[in-house]
Amino acid sequence: MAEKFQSIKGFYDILPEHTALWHKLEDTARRVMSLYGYRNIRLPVVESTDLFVRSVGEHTDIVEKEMYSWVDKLNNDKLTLRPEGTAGCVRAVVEHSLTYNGPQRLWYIGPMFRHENVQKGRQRQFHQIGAEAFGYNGPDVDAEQIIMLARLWRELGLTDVELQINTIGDAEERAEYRKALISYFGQHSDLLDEDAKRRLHSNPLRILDSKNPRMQSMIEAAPRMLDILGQETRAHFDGLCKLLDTAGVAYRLNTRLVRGLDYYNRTVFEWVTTKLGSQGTIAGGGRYDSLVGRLGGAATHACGFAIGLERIFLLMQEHGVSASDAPDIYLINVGETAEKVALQIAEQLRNANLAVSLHAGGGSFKSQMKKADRSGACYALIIGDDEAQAGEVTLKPMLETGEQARMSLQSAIDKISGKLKGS
RNA sequence: GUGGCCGUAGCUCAGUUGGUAGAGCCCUGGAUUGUGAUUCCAGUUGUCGUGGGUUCGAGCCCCAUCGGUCACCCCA
Repeated sequence: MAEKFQSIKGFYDILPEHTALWHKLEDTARRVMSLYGYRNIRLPVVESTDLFVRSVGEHTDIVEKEMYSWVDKLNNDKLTLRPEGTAGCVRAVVEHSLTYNGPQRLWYIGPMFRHENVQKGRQRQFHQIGAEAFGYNGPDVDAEQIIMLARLWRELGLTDVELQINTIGDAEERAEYRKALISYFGQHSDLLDEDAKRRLHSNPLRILDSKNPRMQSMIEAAPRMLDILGQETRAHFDGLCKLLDTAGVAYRLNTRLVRGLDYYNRTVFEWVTTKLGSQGTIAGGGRYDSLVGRLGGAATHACGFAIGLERIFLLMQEHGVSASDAPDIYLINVGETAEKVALQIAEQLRNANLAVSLHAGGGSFKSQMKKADRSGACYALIIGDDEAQAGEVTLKPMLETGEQARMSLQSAIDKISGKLKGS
């Protein structure tokens, strides 16, 4: 026997039994995006390594140890499989001057790649849907994106999710906050763990969201960004809160929410759940007003988020959301004449937009009925030699009455008889 | 990178101080010669993750290794 291969760790197959639910997730998201006027943009999976170093940040875990990066053998280009979507989206906006004629609302979907250790809700190739709005500086767009997500959860049937929001101020405020934190954590250096010590000067804000129980009470008492905020950023945040109140979207203020990518400023938010083990964040985002400028574009306000689709998928399963890709009709045919007639009828039914599984491979009537049952089809359409000669078909409902709603008997008969002469 | 748990049939798993590899589900056929999903009967399914070692004998004990999973970390 030849050696078998298996998928690379963290790169997994999505099998047919799960794709119907994936389609439901993707189709719903697509629709919600368009309900809010967001337009789809399709972006490459490979970008220049420097793009991520400059946007995500040199001292983030993503850049320091999680990127799939390599040097192209042919021309020595430094390339990277995208670990997230915002950088490429901003690159495209700048490259094509998409905001030249005014603001833009964009969304994208696709695989992202991070070389992390796998666990529940975390793979090395995973999928995100992201949305980005460019050229809006008020909190109305921040609110819009959060409200859009609330609608998405509603339409997907997810109830067990919580919104956390915070503001991390603008660059100068954050610099001041940083100093305050370094000074505070420096005074409590005896309590800091190794990670915290390492971050004390590279990224002290990250110490705030440490889960280390030994540091909790000390972190609780740390200086708060809210107390340092200037008038403008405070007004921006208050504005967001009021809009969320108006929209009836509940939120929890989490002053320790900071996010791990360097480009954020002002608003940051996460939607979290407790149903997925330790990887509870199902979507996260915020404002990044300086990134477009930092990537060579004209200064442009921006705000966006990303949704982790694997986690949404798991959560949908957790909530008992289901989806079916079963055919409308399983077409049973026994005998040579019936086989020919069935082929033609199947095509006519497909013309009427009915999904038809035409039985192939022969077999007894009984075994074909079993296959019809297992296919999950609403109806079996039966053509034996008797029917073939009489120019008739037999239609048999296959599901319990409750499920029959998927396609009522009468509408099925209408559709079929409308298409089938002499049946 | 670190740690816990787990690798036996396509799937879920049992397997007694070490003594010839099992069950359920699934699949195929039959009971029912033109009506599935219930029930009954019969049948197929294996490098016991891999490589060494101990032993008369290893699914079981020892060593190594690979894989899975959950968690730390980090994020979606």
